[in-house]
Amino acid sequence: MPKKKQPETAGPTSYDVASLAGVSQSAVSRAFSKFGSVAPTTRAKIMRAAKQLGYQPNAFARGLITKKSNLIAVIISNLTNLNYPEVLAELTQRLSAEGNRVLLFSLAAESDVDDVLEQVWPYRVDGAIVAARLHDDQIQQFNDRGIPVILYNRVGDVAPSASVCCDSAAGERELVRLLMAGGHRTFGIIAGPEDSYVGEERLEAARRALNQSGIEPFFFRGRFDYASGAEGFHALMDQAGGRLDAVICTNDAMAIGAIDCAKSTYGFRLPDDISIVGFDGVGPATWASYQLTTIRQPVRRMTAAVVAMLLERIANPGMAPEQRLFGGELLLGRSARLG
Amino acid sequence: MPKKKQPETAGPTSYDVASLAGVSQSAVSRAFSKFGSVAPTTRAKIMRAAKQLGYQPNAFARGLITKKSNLIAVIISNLTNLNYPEVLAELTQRLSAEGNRVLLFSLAAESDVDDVLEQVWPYRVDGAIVAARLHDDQIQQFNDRGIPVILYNRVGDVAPSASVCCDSAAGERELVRLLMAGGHRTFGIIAGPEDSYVGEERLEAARRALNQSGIEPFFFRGRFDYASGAEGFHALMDQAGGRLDAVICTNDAMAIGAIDCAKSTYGFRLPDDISIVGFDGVGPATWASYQLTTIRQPVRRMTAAVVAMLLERIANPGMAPEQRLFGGELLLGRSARLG
DNA sequence: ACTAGGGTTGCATTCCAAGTCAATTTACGG
DNA sequence: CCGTAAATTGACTTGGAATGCAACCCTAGT
Repeated sequence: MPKKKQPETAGPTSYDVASLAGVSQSAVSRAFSKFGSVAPTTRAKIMRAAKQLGYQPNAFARGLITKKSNLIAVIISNLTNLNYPEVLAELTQRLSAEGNRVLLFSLAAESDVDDVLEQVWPYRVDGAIVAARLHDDQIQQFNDRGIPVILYNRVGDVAPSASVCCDSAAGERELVRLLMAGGHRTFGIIAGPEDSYVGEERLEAARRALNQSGIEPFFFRGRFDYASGAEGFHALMDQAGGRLDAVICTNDAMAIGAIDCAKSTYGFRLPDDISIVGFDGVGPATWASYQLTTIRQPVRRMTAAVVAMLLERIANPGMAPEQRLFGGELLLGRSARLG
Repeated sequence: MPKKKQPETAGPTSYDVASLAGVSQSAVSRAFSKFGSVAPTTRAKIMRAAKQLGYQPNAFARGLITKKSNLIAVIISNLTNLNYPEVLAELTQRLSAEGNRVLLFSLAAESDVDDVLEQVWPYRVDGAIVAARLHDDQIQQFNDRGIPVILYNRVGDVAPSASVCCDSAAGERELVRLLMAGGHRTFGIIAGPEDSYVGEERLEAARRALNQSGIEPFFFRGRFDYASGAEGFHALMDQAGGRLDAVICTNDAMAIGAIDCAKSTYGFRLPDDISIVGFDGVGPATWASYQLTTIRQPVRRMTAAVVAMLLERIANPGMAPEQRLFGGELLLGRSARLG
């Protein structure tokens, strides 16, 4: 296939529109920018010509000179987390409504963050939303470049960064309190992978709440997925010699796996034989087969907050980092006997 | 807040690197482009200077002159479809591995497509992957601009376009055949919304297969979600006066809703009292509470094909549209009694 | 009629990296 | 040590839109 030198795909430029409309290129530029001063009649002429040619301003040329890309990097670790699709859909739509576009990065492994950042820089994004583990030096790279970042459901390791989180600790404390009130005394915890921020936070909160009541729970480390929930339930039952009152799972996917295991393998009925609780409030939690008792993250409010905070920080670069913590809503299912 | 005129956020440019390394800007450019001819020692000097300054080539300036953005638009109608998160994760990672970035667009309503397209054009994307309903004139707009598009799980209304699909018809035919062999004679179908391409395709295929055996199924139109699956099951039971052998749902989410309804409301046991099948092979299909019999879309192979086709078409703009149809894999659960 | 003032408009320049082309250096055979 | 081909290098131009500035228009006040 011979390589053409012709500007084959060269779309119409502002000059093309200008000459068709009989004005200068500057006029076209002003007609397409929000605050340009153009006479209404001129603008109309320009718009007509633009439509005729199918002209749309080139975002690259524009970004080059204005130093604004209208791009927001969204970095998410594992999209298969049942909670993220909803988050992502909300984010894209909200950002879109504000005139921003989403540049999506999804990590296969947490360790890929550095590679991803290298991919982010060339696009001069106006801001970033990160739902993946960032080290302080990685956050610092954003700061150095003057790119506002909002962490979603995590906070910086050391230095404070802007973030929006669901209050894991409060949620777990409430669950423990209610389970205790329901008379449970022997507990198991199925935790997420160690490299998950929320996972560890929930684990710590649950464990501490139990310890304060003098309870040392049995423990299993899962992977935040269905299969490891089931594995975990088996493992905890083994550890407890079959005497287990309640299982706290640090997310819903594992809780659902645990419920299925409890029902199908052990023939348990919930909440009579055992109580199982989760965290997140994902769609399947309310399905009739599970009716999970869990803490629902206020996804809509959280995403709205992320977008608002980010745009605010983009507008005012100097702002001090703000951290917003949203309380979760108790979802009363039938998977647990509470007090 | 006083507006600064200073180039506050101005990152280092190739000129900065050039002067620090004691070479010309061209040299820096060549050092960063794949086929530039630079002496190894010069390249090393440049890279050292670049690292010191934290320099990354500006994708906008590069795109402006090369007319390649390395951006791929991914347009998805509703991310909350249980099937799409996996698709999206696969797509981003595969595209990323090939040096492309994903510009994500998610539609709140199908009718928003035109708005979204307006948002796409300025970024001069190299290609697009569309899992949303596109009209022929919308596809034509991509063609006019010389932007390759691949449709995911749908084909063009009239004009042929490149596409990657899972074979709905074959899948539904197989399900019907197996259900018939299992002795079922009274059927219900729970379909998706009318504006879903795959939904209608599956519906037609299932209906035709049944008609060919002289069966006229009861029918309910759902919305592809859990709730409408349950509603549908109720409705079909009403229509059939309680005598229903099998229910075909055009996706898994509705099948799961139907199963829960059958179990909890009617006290049915599957597959003894009734058979329910779905389509997609999403994660929850294999959960112990459902063990859905369904057709699993080969998501990995399909996404790999999409990416390969798209990159191929970007490299060779003239290619005739190709359509690839992937057979689904029968997932034998326990929600249906088959022959 | 004359001028001040505001609103429009065009010219020329700017943003940054890549490609062109000619100049320069290097490598190597004779 | 020279000639020539090959490799390397830099000055300059390009791409498309935004913007400072100066020139211009028109209106309204006197």
